[in-house]
Amino acid sequence: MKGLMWFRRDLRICDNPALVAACQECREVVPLFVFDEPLLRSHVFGSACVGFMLGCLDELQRSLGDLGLRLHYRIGEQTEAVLQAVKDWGIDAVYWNRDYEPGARDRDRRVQDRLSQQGRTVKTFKDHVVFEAEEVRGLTGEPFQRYSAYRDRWWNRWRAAAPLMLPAPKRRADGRETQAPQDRPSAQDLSYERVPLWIEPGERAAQARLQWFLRGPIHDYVNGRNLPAIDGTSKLSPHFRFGTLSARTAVHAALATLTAGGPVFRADVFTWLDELVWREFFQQVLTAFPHVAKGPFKAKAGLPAPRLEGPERDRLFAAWCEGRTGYPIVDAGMRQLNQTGWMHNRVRMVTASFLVKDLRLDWQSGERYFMQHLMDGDLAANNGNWQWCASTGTDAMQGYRIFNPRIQSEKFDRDGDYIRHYVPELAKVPVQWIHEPHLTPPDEQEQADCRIGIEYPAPIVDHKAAREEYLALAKQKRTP
DNA sequence: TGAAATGTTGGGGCG
DNA sequence: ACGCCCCAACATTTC
Repeated sequence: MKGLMWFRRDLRICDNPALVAACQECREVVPLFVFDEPLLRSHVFGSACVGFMLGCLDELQRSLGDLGLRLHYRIGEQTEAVLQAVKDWGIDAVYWNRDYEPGARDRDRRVQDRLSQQGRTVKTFKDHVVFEAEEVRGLTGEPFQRYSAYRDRWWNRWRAAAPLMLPAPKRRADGRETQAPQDRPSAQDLSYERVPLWIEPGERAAQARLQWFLRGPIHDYVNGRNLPAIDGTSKLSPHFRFGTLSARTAVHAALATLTAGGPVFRADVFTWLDELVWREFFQQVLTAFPHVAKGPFKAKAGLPAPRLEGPERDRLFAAWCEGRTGYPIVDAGMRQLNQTGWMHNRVRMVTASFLVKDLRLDWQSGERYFMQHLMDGDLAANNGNWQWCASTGTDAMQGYRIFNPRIQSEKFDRDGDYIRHYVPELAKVPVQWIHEPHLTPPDEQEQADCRIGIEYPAPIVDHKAAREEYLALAKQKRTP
């Protein structure tokens, strides 16, 4: 039997269910990756994301080569490209790991239907999550809408039957390794820029980063994860996005640290695991409520409408995108995103809250901008977190969560190290003024080479006034 | 994984 | 010794 292994967001050899099955069941296995031309042309993702993906593919090609398999590339609309490849190569069975985004599910259903009509076998596998949506349900069988209930049930499932990890497939005797690997398209071929990658791509780098994280930072995660100036988080998000690391592997490895001896702090380890469960929660929300991809989880009465469209709106949005709002922690975050394709999670919340609550722009513009600039841009997680910040999501505390950028800054970047790194014009501003540089006395502004309104902007909105306006409008809408 | 306003308590200074 | 005020620290409520 001749099998096709269709790689999508599972760019790894280890613990890959579809790949293992294909290798076990087929005499010959052809691995395929399709560059989704319509999707790439739409520029939903940015150069950092595409560059990361290309790096992952290069390593996948090498490691498949070591197994005696040759990775093939096609460019085009995915459905047609896969069907054409199946026809060209005389494939009997097609293997892939499931994707839960609404668009991907429609596409996969089409591919599956067409292949079935042709009498070919299709086998799909759970891989991107530890538990799929249907596996974590309440007693009524309904999907959870509250994280806390979901988390409790998730851990019950884990204790009852933790999914096992699979070994990497054995080296094959197909003899394909003698063939030269197929050239892949470059970033330029796909009309993306080649940009420096601030997180190393590939399965090997993912494993190394995981091991590094589990030996060190995870044991001070409760505090360390909130400090954007230090390397205190796993930074594994792009790897989970592209499947260079499986969530199963990560959970097993983190739990193993609890029994491995050495300095171990349960609360820290479980706080990190909680983040993985959040990720699964948002996957579940997207699966069970696919409309969230297009709009609010709940059509909320009681939340102020975004500001009207127009030049004023465009000016505020551009200032947010480019990191010149006059709020240092917001600007540092946006510049980190623009420069590196990644933003610290604490700062993601601060910048998102600022867009929605202070500037009162629509959260979906922010969601789109993050997707275009994050190398870990993942529909489910990004959408879920934006809805959380915009108070349109599953969270109970509707509307009242408004971050104060100064307090967040003082609490989590006390010395201003993070701010100074990404907003260099503030480098010489004394720590006393670093969180509110517009209050710096004029002579100290001169000394620090940072004149407000010249080298660094004054705040584009007044937080206190914006907060009060937001709450007043919310109250007005709630009690008409 | 919010922040501000409001309420409560207890210690210290002071007359 | 006592009442009074102030304020910090903490808890609760409200937006």
